[in-house]
Amino acid sequence: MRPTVHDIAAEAGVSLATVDRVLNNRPGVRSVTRDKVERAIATLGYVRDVAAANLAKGRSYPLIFILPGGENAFMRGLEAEVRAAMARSPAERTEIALLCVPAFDARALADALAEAHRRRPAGVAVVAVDAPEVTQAVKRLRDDGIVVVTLVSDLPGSARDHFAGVDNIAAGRTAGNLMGRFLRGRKGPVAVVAGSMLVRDHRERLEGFQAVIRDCFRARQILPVVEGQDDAALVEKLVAALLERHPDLAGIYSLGAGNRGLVAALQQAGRAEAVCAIAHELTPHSRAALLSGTIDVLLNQDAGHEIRSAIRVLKAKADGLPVIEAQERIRIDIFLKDNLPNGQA
Amino acid sequence: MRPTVHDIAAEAGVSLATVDRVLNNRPGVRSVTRDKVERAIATLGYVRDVAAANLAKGRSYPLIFILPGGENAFMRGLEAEVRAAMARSPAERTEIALLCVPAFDARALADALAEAHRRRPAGVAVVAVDAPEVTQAVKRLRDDGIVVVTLVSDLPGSARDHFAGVDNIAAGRTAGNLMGRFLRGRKGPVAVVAGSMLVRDHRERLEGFQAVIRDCFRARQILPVVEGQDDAALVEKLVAALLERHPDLAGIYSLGAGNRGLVAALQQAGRAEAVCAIAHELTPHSRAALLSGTIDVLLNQDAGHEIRSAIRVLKAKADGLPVIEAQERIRIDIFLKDNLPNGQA
DNA sequence: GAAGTTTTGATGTACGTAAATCAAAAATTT
DNA sequence: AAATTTTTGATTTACGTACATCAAAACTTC
Repeated sequence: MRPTVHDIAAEAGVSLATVDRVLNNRPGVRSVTRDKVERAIATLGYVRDVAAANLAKGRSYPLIFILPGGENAFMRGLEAEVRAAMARSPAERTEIALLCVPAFDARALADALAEAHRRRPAGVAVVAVDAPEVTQAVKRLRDDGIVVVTLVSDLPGSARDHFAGVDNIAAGRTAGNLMGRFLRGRKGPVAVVAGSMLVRDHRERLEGFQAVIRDCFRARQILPVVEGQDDAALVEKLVAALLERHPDLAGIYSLGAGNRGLVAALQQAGRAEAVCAIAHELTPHSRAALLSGTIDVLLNQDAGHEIRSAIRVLKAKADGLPVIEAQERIRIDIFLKDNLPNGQA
Repeated sequence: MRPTVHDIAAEAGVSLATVDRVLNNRPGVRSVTRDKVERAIATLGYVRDVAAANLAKGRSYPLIFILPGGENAFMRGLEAEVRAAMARSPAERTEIALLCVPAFDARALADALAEAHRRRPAGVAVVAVDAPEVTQAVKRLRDDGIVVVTLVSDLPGSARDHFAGVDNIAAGRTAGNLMGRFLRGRKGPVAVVAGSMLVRDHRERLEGFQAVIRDCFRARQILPVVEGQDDAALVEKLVAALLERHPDLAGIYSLGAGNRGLVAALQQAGRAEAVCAIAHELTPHSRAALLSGTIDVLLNQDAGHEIRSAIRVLKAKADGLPVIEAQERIRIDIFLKDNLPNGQA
């Protein structure tokens, strides 16, 4: 049987109350006594029963999620996962609130963070926009002991406790590597369509993609990046223009959202087969495009995993517990039409 | 506040004892009364506090993991993850035992399952060998209410409760798709090296690979599969022979273990660059080979995720609880040298 | 060594559920 | 309607921890 506080009290030759004082570092214990107890804990290998402790404490975890609004299918998928987590709340002792803010708007995001601060939750998860006012708002949360996890797009150099998202430089590199190999022997430049250079994840994907093409596929020209604001209509216009201007375009890397526009433009121009398209995020539309061959590869981050991971980390950090790093690493899914999962999205 | 059994008793106008009888379907409740209670549960949205219930029950989960022995690096990785789970046991209320059996030996595996049966655990996780005596042994476990999860290699048509592993047909198809695209414009046949056709996962990978090459890359010849028994020395001999016999060999798909042999043979023959190699499982050796360019793509299943998933499912099924399917889907990692995770393996 | 302060012990209640016991009430059978 | 069986209620203990209270003991300090 695993040892309990009673066993420790016996082993250390002190009372239960003293063990309790040590465990919850309450005042009024001489350091000699504290040592005795800590030695007993070590020799017996005592681990606090978190479930029992939470039960006794009646602990719950008020959490706030802040996501960009708009029609971005991936973000709406994230939102759906947050709502699924809300439904599980009673079983997980969480109380989750959801805030939506305009996309790519640092000011609005900072305001939302301030609002979150006012509500004094145990933790906040936020899809970050990389801007000083956001960094500062995060710092203020941390200063009040509120755990902050960035989601999807990170805010390095800020005080955030954890990033729940993929390595976007690696994602960009992966896209570059696959694009380079798939186009072996074919001529023509490749284009990059981003959402906005204001968010870190897009900047990092671009950086990784460019680095690999530059270093490993030197002959391949990369056209200047175009920004589609994650908006399908705008993306369609931009891609159509690209296709017209570059009849020899060999590939397109779409590293943001709005892929409906990408697909529409490619099909409109009758270049769906000819142009190698690599895009991000599995949505109903992108899935269909992958299956039809318009999109060749989809890089994806599993929204469900990200949300569940964020919640696990928020709860653990709120309790000052360690997290299993390997378990919380969000992986880059690479989907070809052959390894698409059946379910959702 | 979330409702408790007391609230249900009040709402239903019955006593606590009756609520308890309904909740834990103990006998001695008229169906009218049972209905009243169930309606109260529904209207209040009561969810059992699993933590409190487990605490009260003093529940623990004795589990047995059965893995193949030998030097297979992936299996040793699995074992390491099982040991890591053992270390977490006190916090997770599990009591995990580990049994190792000779690889590809159905008789030995059936015996191990019988031994596991004798120990009467709550659940068993097993890397299956596809044979009738194994299927029967699994059935006997199930008949005694012991949960069975297959790990890595499945046993469909058996009574197992769940499979914790990747879709191996999809994995094979993915390898085929990538191989076909990477070799575009290059001539020459491709070879397949398996471990043994006795295990389902290898058969399925082969099937998927062949199907894609046959359907999408018709011109590409596939050489007859060779079986390396997941043994590096044997694999090296076989691959060396293949390379000698086929100077124009364009690619090799290694769908089993023993990749040290594959890499050695390729490098020995000076064909590391020329031949496109796709292999399975991230190990220190295969990682090095990927980084050096000898291996072009690694398909991987995360051993840590598989073990943790198996444990979650075993516990849930042992309690008759539902599992979050999407969370338990083990994904096929596709690693290029650009998206290798830093950590372990 | 008396007064004061700090440290420790003893004890009880609470969290939400499980499980058991015994008595009381209701339904069923005779 | 009495006897029997089934169903229900009331109450208690337990799980492992948190937290509070009050008294007793051990240290300081003068």
